Amino acid sequence: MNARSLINQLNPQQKEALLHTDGPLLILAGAGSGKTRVITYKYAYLLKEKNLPSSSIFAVTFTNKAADEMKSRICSILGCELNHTWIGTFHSQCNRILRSEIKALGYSTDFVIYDESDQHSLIRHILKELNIYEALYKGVATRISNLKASLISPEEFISSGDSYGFDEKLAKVYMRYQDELKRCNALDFDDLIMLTVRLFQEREDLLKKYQERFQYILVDEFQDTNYSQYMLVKMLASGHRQLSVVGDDDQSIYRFRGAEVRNITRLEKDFPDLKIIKLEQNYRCTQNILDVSGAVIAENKSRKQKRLWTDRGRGDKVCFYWLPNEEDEAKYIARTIREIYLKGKYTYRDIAILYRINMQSRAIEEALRKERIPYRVVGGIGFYERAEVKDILAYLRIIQNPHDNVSLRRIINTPPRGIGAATINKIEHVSKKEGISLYDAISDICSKKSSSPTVVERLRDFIELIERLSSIRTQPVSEVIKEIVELTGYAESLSEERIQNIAELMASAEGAELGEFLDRVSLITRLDDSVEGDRVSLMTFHTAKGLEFSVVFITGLEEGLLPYFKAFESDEELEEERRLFYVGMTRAKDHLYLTGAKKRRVFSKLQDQEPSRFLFSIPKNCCRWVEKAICKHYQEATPKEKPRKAASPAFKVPYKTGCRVRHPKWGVGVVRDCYGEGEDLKVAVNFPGVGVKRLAVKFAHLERV
DNA sequence: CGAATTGAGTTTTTT
DNA sequence: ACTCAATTCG
Repeated sequence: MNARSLINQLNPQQKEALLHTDGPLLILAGAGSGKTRVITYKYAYLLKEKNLPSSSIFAVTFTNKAADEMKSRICSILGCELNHTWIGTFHSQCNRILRSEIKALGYSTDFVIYDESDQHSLIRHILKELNIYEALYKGVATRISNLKASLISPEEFISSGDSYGFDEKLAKVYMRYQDELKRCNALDFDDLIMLTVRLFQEREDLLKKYQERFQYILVDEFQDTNYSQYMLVKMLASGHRQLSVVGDDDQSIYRFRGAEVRNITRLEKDFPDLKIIKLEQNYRCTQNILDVSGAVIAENKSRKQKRLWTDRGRGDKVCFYWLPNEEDEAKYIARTIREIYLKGKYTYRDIAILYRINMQSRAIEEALRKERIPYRVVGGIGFYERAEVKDILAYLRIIQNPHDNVSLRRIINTPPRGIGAATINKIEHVSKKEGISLYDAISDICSKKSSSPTVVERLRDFIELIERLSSIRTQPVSEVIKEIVELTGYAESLSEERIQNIAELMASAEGAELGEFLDRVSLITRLDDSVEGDRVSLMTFHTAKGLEFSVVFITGLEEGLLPYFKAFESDEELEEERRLFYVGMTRAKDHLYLTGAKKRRVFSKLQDQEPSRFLFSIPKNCCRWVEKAICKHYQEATPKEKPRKAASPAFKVPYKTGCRVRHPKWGVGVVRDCYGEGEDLKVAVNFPGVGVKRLAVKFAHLERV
């Protein structure tokens, strides 16, 4: 595709955003305004028209998935392969820089990346050691994470003066934590950014090098950057001053992990010649959906004014359904999806169900299963969070870097090899006394035989195991995993399912080399990018960001759930909850359903719920409020009663799901569904090679086979 | 040292 | 209600 035709596909504002390539640019892109299109086209334009090599464009996306999509979109626009790109998340880009430069900060280049649970176990360990109530580890972890996101080092935190009370303790923990990470040659997620910034602060020559290398900087989802990420962008962009950031303050939903919408104002201050372009034409939603979501978000005080509009037409009214309890809510959704599906305009993959917290998916999943509606839960329990997978990864990391104490603690006695608490204490003690890693402490105990013969022998066995595995580290990872499982007998006490997970891990490692594999795994969140299959998508609002669906269900519109009760105290957090709702609603292209339940199980108690306050900002004429005492025909349809068969033999279901029929045109197919009565009796039939057809029995001339 | 039982805490959102 | 961890018993 040439540049002309690229430009012609854009509206005037988008065009302007694409063509503005000299100097800093902020694109305020409302929901559904085609920002992804602008950013990918711009990338292509920079390559084609401005003749920038792809290695000189630094493009940041919010997720790895978004990065992959961006790459493949650009490829298909340009009709060519892209190599040597710098397209990725902040974390992966920083990782890449640090892998070649981190020596300057005194770390070694084969550092491991600690994920949240590694971080947690390390902090717990430190708390235990410092005699601080261990259950606080989560709060401590967030505090430390926020400090790092604000580029505050332990030293600075201590000297900041207000570190009395608990903060004094926190400072100690932070200090120890950072120290311990370095000892383990490990970086946590926040370090990846913080240390890159520090690298550039301390080494002007390196900053220069990268400033020169990156002639253009593109940042997507700018509203969700934290301070350290902002600093990184600012530093890199200060050279050529060619920078485009895309964002929407109304869609900022990651405040809890340090994102600051303020970065938008910071940008205006730091780049006085900043050009601002608003994208206000929405290509996604119907007018009704836009009106409803617009009315809700308008309640937020701190936001930039904008007028989203669409030429898509009014569309259907948005409805809010208030149901007696969560089961009914789920059942109602499942039933409605079935109806939508049978009408034939949409298929399952066009439909999404969104919720505030993952836990809500349970009831919904159950209802969908009962209705035999295929679904997939996006996000949820991460593959890489499963114990068996983490264990194997811990082995791999020890092979790569034996000083990784966190991983070592994890596997030293997994599977059980007779190294118990007493022995581990001893190892910890030696490690501390000698100032060496746990692994070296074990070696020390072995060589000095400073423990009972049985213990020494067990420890020696362990060292030998790791060394043996280490000797094959250059082989493909899948081979190494196989060897781990065999040498340790790991799979012996495992369920079939867990063994399956390990097999899956091996499969995902296919062809990779150890270091590269560990890198990839630590920065990835979910493996289930299997969009294949015609299935309804279930996910949280957060996960839904950036996606769109023809039909969207927003569930749990109740006080305490949306807004979440933790946000009640602060106006800022309430505004974030409102944005969350806004993001959810604006995922919908054609149909938006809002639901809530009057009674809901919270923990193990049944709670009375109030409808969400957000509903009251919606103008009456935009949204129908429906209170359902659970529709009668829903009850009839529960499998228990089967009223159809018993009550009216005349209307017995003539075409059962699964039976085969012949159609004059499409041949033999399998009945997937049967609905309606009498004259209106309809069937959905799957004809091989043709697909699912919905037919009125009256006209279709079906023949049983 | 390991298995089993009890007990506590847990449920925001994610790179 | 359910999971994970600490404690206790064998």
